[in-house]
Amino acid sequence: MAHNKINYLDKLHKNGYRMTRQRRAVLDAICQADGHATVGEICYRVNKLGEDIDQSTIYRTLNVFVRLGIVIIGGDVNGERVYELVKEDHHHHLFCKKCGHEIEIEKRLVDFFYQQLQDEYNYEVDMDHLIVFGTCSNCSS
Amino acid sequence: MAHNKINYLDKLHKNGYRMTRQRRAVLDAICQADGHATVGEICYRVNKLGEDIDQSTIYRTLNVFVRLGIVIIGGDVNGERVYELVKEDHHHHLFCKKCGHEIEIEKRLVDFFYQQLQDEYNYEVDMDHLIVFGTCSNCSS
DNA sequence: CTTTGTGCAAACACTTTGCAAGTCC
DNA sequence: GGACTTGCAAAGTGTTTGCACAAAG
Repeated sequence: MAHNKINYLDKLHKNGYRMTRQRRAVLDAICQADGHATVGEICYRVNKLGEDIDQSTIYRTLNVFVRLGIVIIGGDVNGERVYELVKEDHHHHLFCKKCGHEIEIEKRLVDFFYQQLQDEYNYEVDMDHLIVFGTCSNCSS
Repeated sequence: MAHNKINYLDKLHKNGYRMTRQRRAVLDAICQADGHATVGEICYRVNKLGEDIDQSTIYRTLNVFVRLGIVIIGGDVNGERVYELVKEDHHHHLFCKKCGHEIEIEKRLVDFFYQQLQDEYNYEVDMDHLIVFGTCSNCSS
C-alpha cells in the first residue's frame, strides 16, 4: 500500500496538484474499505481516522482522483456513487454470486476479448474494470 | 413489441397494478430509446408522443416497473439513473459512459470469451448480463 | 510568496412523498 | 363504488460551487 501511495503522489504532482492531509485521509479511507466506498462510507472512515473533513472537500478530492485515474466511479447503490480505487493489477474479476469470492481473470483472455470489441464495434473499451458474475466451482458442486 | 406489451399488462394486473395512459407512454418512450433511457430522455420522448406527464409520475411508474422486473436500473450517467427494459434477448452490451448509448455485443464474441473462462477457471458464468464500459466512436472523436 | 486546497454556506439537480382530485376495473 | 393513480407542490438527498482564509511547494 505504501508503494501505491508514492504513485498517487507522483500522479498528483505531475498534474500540478498537491498532496494534502485531506487527500491522504480519503485515500486511506477507501483503502480500508477494500478499495471501494461511497461518500458516506468515506466520511465515516475518515472520522474514525481522527480527521474532520468537509463533505465538499471529499467530493472535490474524489473528482480530482477520478480526473487523474486514481479512482473510478463504479456505479451507484441507492443513488449514491461508488468510488473504486484503480489498482495496477487486479483489474478483471470473476465474482461468485454465492460466496462473494473473486478470482482474477488472466489479462491475456480479457485482452483478446476486448481487442475484438474494439475492432468490431470501433469502441474504446474501458480497460479499468470488468466483473463477470457467476458461480465458483466450490459453490456450484 | 406489441407482444411484449401484453406481457407487461399481464405482469401489472397479476400484481394488482393497472395499465394507464401514463404507464403506456413511459413504456413506449423507453422502447423508442432503444430500450434504455434516463428520466430526462423519457420526459422528452413522452412529450413528443403528445403526452404531458408529471415527472413524479414518471419516477413512480419506473419504480413500479423495477419492482415488477419490467425494467432494471442500469447504472448512472452524470448522476442520472439509466433505466433499461428487460428483454428476452439483448443481454450483452457495450455501454458508452459519455452518452449512455448501448450497442449489443454479438453473442459469438461473448460465448467464446465465456467458454474460456468456464474452461480455465471452472467457473459457471452467469450468461444473463454483461456490460462492458467504454466510449463509443461518436463520443471519442 | 504564489498557487492550489479547504471550510462554510448556499445553490443545484435528481428523486421521493403527502394529499386531494381523477381514473381504471 | 372502491382501490389504484395522477398532478401538484413541497421536502429530501446527493453533489457542486463561490468566496475568503489556510496550507503546500
